[in-house]
Amino acid sequence: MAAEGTILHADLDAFYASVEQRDDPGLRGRPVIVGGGVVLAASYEAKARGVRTAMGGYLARRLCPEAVVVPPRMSAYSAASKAVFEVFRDTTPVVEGLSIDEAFLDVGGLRRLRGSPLDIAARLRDDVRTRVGLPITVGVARTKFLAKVASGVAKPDGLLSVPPDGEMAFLHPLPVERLWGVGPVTSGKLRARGIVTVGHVARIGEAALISMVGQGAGRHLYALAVGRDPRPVQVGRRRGSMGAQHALGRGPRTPEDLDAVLSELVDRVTRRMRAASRVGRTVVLRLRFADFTRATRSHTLPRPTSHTPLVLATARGLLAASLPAISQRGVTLVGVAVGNLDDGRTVQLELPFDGWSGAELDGALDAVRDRFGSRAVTRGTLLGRPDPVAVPLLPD
DNA sequence: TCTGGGGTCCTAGGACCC
DNA sequence: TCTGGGGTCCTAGGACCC
Repeated sequence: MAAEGTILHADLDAFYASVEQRDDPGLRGRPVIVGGGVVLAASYEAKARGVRTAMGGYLARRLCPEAVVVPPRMSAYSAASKAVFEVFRDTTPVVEGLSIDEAFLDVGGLRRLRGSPLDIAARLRDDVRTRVGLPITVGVARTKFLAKVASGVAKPDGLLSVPPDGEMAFLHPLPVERLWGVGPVTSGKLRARGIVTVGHVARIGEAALISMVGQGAGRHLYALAVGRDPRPVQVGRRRGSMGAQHALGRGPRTPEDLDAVLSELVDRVTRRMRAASRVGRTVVLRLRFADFTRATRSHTLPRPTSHTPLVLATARGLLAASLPAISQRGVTLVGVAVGNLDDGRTVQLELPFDGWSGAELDGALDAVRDRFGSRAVTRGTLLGRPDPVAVPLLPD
């Protein structure tokens, strides 16, 4: 008997719409669209009528006139997400969140305690249903990619395990768009050459693929198509940038209008950064023009910050440099992001600590305390990790 | 399909350093 | 004099994901 996969991909179904149906029984069984201008989420009843995420609201209402359109309630979704992630972490400590509504879980090593991965997955679905009241689909497989494809195939409200000896039979008949990283552009390139299924991608070989889509994408797609995906489920990944953006619609915008939008965006971003105690060094201005082409301008500061006036001054400089392009081409979206994000209370150390004794480690951390003036450097995160190491400085 | 808001990763050239 | 090679950081753009 082949060893069973131990990676779960758990994905809430039509997340925003399901929260609305949970909270308003009158919406259950009916087509629900969340969001007015564009569709942020559609219930499966609406999807059955052709409504899709990111579709214009006008078209969505034409496809499904009897749909109930509700405005988004982000705080409700965020609370529901927190509750679901609690269920995830009660299932296994090895949880990697991908977005507000999906995560990878590694349940290897839990067999004795909690049963087979398939049993654990079934129980997870029950737990989310009873504790949070939402439907969730779970895919089980040996790799992240296969688990994700499995959940995609099993949606909605499903459970599917791909056995290791059945991976190719499962994967190869699927359309190339199922490959993670194949969007409209790559799909077009592949289909133009008659490559329609994942099996074709595997058969054509890595070299031919690289000549079509470039080295990085070619290697990546080939590896996925033959079932190779060694990426582990990673706990505690933090985001690398935070941003906010605002679509403007058409019509002329004065520089004063744009500056007001910019201030508002910078304020939102820096508030969120401070709330999360993050600081960043790279300020990015994102623009979209009337013809929907995009441009970015960025500037990297010498030191990380979350200080509103400093980020705003930097963003204003970038905007001023873009004013000629804006007046020429018209602007339909302004965005601000801060990247190169760092933990506000973290010092990056490079410690070749292999073979260090506990006393030597403590001595090194004492030196950090002296230099940075914190009385509460922890050494917990140092143990068992390769360098470089992020040492969190707890508040004094 | 006349298009929101929040992200990630990769590529490529130039600056700069050794 | 006119030339190596490697590494890192910064900027900009592009593709993709939910």
